[in-house]
Amino acid sequence: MQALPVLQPICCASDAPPLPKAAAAELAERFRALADPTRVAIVNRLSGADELCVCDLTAAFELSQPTVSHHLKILREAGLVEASRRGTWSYYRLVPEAVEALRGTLGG
Amino acid sequence: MQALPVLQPICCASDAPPLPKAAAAELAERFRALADPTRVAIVNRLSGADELCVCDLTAAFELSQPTVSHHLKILREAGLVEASRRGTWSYYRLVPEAVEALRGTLGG
DNA sequence: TGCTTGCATTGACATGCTTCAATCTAGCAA
DNA sequence: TTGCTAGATTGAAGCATGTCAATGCAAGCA
Repeated sequence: MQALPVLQPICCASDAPPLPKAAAAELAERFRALADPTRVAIVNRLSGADELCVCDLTAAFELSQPTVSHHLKILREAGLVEASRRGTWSYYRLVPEAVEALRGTLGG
Repeated sequence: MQALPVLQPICCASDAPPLPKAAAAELAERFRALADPTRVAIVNRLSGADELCVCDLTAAFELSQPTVSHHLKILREAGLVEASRRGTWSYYRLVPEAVEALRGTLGG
């Protein structure tokens, strides 16, 4: 999430400078992380709690555990979420700076 | 773009309320409109100009005209962009409120 | 009337995505 | 050790998406 000056209105604000190809691809990749209802809901849930284990999320979404794990991986790779194992459990939490950075790309 | 109180941090801000299923789906649909490098680049180009015709965009992206037309349709259906025909040309422009609304869903 | 230009639509193909069952790996407790 | 539980990974099926060639359509010009 660090390669772009994302806190600048680099994409979609009025009079933003033309985006190089790689930057557009990187931005699209981050938006794609939120391009699924389950992942939006996961991020939303995490924003309302300090952290949640996978079991909580699996219970919340009527989806199989592998499916939830898959979505969490995508969010992790996008940098929007981070995990830490404690014992048998994996706890996921939001990365507020990443959300804020993505927000910044939309202007303001 | 009007069905959600999108200027509120309904999705991804700290302590946002739990999202109903339909709201998550609607949000995901809007993010999906930006989940492609070409569409990010189109929105970016439009943010730097009052309006552009399809021919300008087709020339800018090394893609076939039908492909550009396809992406513009997706952006139009997401409400991020609007078109008007004048003569033989279709001119596209950004809908800044829509971008700002999407931005609002990411908190702030 | 025809011809050309700008754009939208259709159809087809290849790729990618979402999902789950099955399997695998760690950690914990007998 | 054995067994159990929480998650991650793999493989496969079905659906969605990005792309282009071909076609359609409307506006302008001859």
